[in-house]
Amino acid sequence: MSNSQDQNKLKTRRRGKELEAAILQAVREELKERGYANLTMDGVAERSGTSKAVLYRRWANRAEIVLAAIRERVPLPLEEVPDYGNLRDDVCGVLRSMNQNNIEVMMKAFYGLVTEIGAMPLASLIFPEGRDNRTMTIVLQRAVDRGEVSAEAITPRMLTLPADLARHELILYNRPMSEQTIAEIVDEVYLPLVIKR
Amino acid sequence: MSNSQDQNKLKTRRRGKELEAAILQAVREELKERGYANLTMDGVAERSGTSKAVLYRRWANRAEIVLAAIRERVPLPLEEVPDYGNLRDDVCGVLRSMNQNNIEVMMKAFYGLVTEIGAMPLASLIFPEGRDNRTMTIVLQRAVDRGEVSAEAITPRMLTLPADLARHELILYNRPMSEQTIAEIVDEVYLPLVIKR
DNA sequence: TAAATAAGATACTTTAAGTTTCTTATTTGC
DNA sequence: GCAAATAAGAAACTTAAAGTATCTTATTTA
Repeated sequence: MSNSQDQNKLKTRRRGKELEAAILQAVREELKERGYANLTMDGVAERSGTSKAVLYRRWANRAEIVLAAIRERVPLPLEEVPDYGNLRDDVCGVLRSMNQNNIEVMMKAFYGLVTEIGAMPLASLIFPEGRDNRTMTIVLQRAVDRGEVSAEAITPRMLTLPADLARHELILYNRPMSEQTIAEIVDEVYLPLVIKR
Repeated sequence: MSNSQDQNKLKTRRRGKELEAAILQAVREELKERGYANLTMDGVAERSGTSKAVLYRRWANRAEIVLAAIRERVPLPLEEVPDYGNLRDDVCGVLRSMNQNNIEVMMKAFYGLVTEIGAMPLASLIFPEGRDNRTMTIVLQRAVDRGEVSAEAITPRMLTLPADLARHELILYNRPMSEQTIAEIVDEVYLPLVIKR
């Protein structure tokens, strides 16, 4: 099944970063298949073809290993932000991209992590190095250049508003947003606030 | 310490609803002191002066008993919604009331519950019987009567928007909102969308 | 007041976290 | 190329807590 298993009895003993990467990959697979509550250290050890001792040499406990497995993936690629030629479609595109990815899986893991690492607020898990407004800055700057939006309209709140509402929706309902919801956020809330009139 | 303990060796054996209420109270106290991850059935049994068998006769597992303990409190009192004479202050009041209560404790419990009751989205825990828009309906209707808002402005999204943003804030940062945040939500986002002009 | 019911105590099983110890493969430094 | 150091892997162990089962005893109800 998982190629992380096959590699193992046949090949040589893995070490260092290679081994670590295989383990964290196994954590993500277990997370996806079984969810945080049913993820076991024995399961991770077996899937990654190693032993629990190896896991505990690197991470202090279950929460830490899951945190590491998620963090490795979090540095969201800030790939080219597509330009649809108008603010409305650009923002809809940003929200649609939030539907993608493994947001459901991630959210489930986050819940478990917040429970076990009591002190840590969700924000520091979702945004390990502070909130990233770069995408929306690009999108809004384009809109200013096109004359759709006036520069003064770009406030911190306006950089995060659509994504905040989308995230709220994803967290609450734990499923991708409908096109109708996306349209509602953009047309009924966001555009009336930022579009020049 | 907890008076749920004292009542017990001295007094008669409790039964039915009285016993149940004492148990759920003990769950809430454990939740507050130890958090969901460290709440144990033995701990609850001891604190409520009963035994685990009694707990398992009523609830199937840990998640169920915590859910019951929280639900008992959730039916938020729809007490008189205070009328400050203008929409801005009314909405600020609603958001401030969300800062109150045991939202932090509740949120922590919700995280744990979502993790264990995998299928259940947060929304069905926070709003067991659907979202309650009554408070905002009252507040907005008043604003219409005052002439601050036109009736067409009252859409479903406008009933939930300020609370959605506030909840997002509470979930993400797990601490009460600052007055500045409340003002930002109301003045920069909400009022410009609904106030007649 | 006897029978039925539910509370409370206690011991048990099982699962999984986390630890310890030992063996063996791989690397590194000479 | 070889010896010493290092890290991987296997397996047995301890502990904590969930959940179960059994028994005794208080309280209710008919």
